[in-house]
Amino acid sequence: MLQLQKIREDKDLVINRLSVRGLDANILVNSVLELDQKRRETQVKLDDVLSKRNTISKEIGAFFKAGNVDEANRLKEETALINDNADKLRKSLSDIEKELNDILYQLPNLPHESVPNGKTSAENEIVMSKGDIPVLHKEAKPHWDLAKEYNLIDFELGVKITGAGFPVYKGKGAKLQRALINFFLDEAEKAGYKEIIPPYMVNEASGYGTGQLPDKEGQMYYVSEDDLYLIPTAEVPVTNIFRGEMLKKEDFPIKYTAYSPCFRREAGSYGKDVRGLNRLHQFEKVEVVQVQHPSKSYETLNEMVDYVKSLLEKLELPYRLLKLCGGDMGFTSALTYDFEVYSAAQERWLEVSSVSNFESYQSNRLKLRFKNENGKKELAHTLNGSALALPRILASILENFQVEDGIEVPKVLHPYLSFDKI
RNA sequence: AGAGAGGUGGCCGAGUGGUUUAAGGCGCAUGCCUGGAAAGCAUGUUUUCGGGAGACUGGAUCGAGGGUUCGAAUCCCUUCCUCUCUGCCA
Repeated sequence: MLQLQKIREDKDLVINRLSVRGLDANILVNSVLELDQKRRETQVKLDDVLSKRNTISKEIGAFFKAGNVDEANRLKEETALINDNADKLRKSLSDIEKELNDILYQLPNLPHESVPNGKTSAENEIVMSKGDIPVLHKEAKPHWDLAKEYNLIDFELGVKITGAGFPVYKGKGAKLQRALINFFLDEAEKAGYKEIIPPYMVNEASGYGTGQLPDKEGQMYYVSEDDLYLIPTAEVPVTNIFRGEMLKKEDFPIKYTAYSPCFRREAGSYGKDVRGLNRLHQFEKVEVVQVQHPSKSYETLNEMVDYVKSLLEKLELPYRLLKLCGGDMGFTSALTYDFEVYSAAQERWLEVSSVSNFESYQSNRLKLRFKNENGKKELAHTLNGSALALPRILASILENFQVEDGIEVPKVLHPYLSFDKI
């Protein structure tokens, strides 16, 4: 969440930056400042009352010790009024704090100054594109038909076992998936990321830490019996490794990678968007996460973007890089780049990666700090990116690499497979 | 899952209702001493929200949340976690 300190210092800047998201934050920001003022005033009053009570309590103790019971009892009566007053102030302080917190939770991150204005994905800025769009033969098919023809993925079987959006990968389909996971993890390790296998369920505090909560109905599956959430991305458990940590400035940059299945409810999706592998309730992903010094986080964001580019180029997939506009950016992000690959039979771009700098938005919730050059505690910056999400990569490989008598496999995966053509 | 034991500052560890303002030790920081260091001595050292230009100063904080009391690390309730034993299981 946003730092209250920053809102106090320059509320116009905050309102101004949030308008890039198409959000008029005037009322919210002003109530934050009002509540903050009220909170401090109330706390001063409460502290004062409690201070008096502490003094009197000590006096009572001293009187009892001295055997002066009458005087002690007289003072006891005095505290009744004080405690009454303290209760009221405590109640109103906690009400104010709750209200203040609720509003702070409603405020999204401030977009970086380079984020373009805009409401929808149509206004995202295409930064670059690379790779030739393949020319397919006349009988070319979308991946869901190929998956059936070559017996790679069984969507109906997944419906039988679980429900829509939970496909079953079979034979060479499963092996190709596994090869991609290994390829991505090996590349990440070469790029300096430490591999992690995180828990696939997280508690409520972790959900709040990275910003998935409060908003639970939207995307996460919830196991009520144990009060746990299935992770929608490895970002959640991996970033929460650092919840409450105090780092040293020499620790930066911290680079972690993790493969995990991801579970998303995706309420409200329909139509061609959910066809085949395009949008699933369970999918595989390799994620990269970095924790960085605030002065270097944008350098790191660029490094991560370059890293994802290199993966797509090694896989020989045509891609384009988008800088998201304010309206399309996630709640917690300050700047997000999306990668899309071209899936030649569907003739559409599919998002396969999202790389974001959250600046201190997550670390403020996580209480992820470090001792800076002056020995002061300061919030670290967190970043993450998909590297990469599997299903749409698989979809575009199947579609783009199909030839008349089968499906070829990107060369870079050959060492990971016992076959080089399906 | 059942029974028992436990959770106190950066770490160890004392503390069963009021000089605890959390003893003592280790570690760390600063100073004295020294040619320099060690030892020794002295001072400081949980975290966090406030007030104050500052020197200073108020509140909260002993796993977490409630309660009893004028007053709670200490008593009561709830809950989480760790350890030991038993059971179950890949």
